[in-house]
Amino acid sequence: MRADARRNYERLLAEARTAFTERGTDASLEEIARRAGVGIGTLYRHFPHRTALMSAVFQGEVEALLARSRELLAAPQPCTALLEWLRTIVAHASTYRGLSRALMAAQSDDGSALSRCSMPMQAAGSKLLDRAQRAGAVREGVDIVDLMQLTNAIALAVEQSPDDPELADRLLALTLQGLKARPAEADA
Amino acid sequence: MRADARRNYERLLAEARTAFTERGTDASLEEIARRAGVGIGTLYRHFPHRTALMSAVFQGEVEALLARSRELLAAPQPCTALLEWLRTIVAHASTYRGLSRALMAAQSDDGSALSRCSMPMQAAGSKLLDRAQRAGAVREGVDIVDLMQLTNAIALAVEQSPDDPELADRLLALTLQGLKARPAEADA
DNA sequence: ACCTGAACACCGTTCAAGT
DNA sequence: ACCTGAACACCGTTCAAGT
Repeated sequence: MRADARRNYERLLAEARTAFTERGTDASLEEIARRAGVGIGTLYRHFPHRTALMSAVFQGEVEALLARSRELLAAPQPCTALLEWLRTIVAHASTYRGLSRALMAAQSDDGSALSRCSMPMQAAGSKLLDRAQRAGAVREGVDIVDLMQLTNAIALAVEQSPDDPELADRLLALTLQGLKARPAEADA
Repeated sequence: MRADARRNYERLLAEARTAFTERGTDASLEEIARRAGVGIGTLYRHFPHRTALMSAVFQGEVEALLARSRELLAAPQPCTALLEWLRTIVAHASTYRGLSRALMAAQSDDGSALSRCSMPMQAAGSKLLDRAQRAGAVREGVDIVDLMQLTNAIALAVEQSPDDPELADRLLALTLQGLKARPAEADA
């Protein structure tokens, strides 16, 4: 890549990151280009779809998230560790309004740039889920894909209720603790 | 209201209903006005915000949903009835792409037209939840507001994955059955 | 090879002019 | 009292012209 092209790429990425943080992933592409000091055509050249821009931003953060998952895999309490991982995902998604929605949509669209980003995230979650199940803290028959979708859905609910900072914790607790008092028992 | 004004109101409402069904609640307001055979200004006169239009459409369906909740309140199995109610909500929301998102947002905005619509829905859910709790099928300490938010969040996830028709059932089951094998027990 | 920005299409919203 | 639709602002996307 030519030196000026690379510089433009980096500038666009940096401006996209701040714009997505401040205004959500629906932020105006024209404004991102303008703030990066390039023409709108240059933005489209480097990032043909909005999703391309989103996944480039997201990818820059996946490594840090994965590092956190490795820490949690060594934590003493498997179930608490899993909960903490889901909390991390929700907290991260809250930084980029609109990201969780895109991630949910990407899950049913293999091969998309965003779904490639979320694959290692899913693998990390899978390890934490497995460990909690082996420890007997979480019942069998729970699919990591479903759990991620539900987590993203919770992130979306949290996005929608900015004035209730504890909603995330309550909904995750609801998910994890479950509604049934005695899961094995038949309906009352 | 003048006769022609009322007719315009009804036409706009009918077109909004079909547009929201076909294209989601982000449907173009200009198109709705055009298909209703009125000027765009007339739409804004009758429905000052998009939310006004949405809640008018929604309100027209609340009665039928409430009737269903009364049926379920008489069903033999309290927990199954509650699950069925949540399923009904998700299924309805899936008919209007974008509605569940608006409902989640409305929950933290008392007094909005949409939140007035969802209050009786919440009351209906509360009765079903209470009954399941009194029967011992659902643990105490579950808030109906949280449960509704989670249900709307699930509806949103389902919206995002149109090619996985069973996702709703799986996520609702996940919510209801819960993750913990033995809820009362400490972490493993 | 890459960049620019005018051009086109589309939408939301307001408001002066009409009946 | 109500309706109309032009007008304005804004955004996404493409592409011919430039370097």
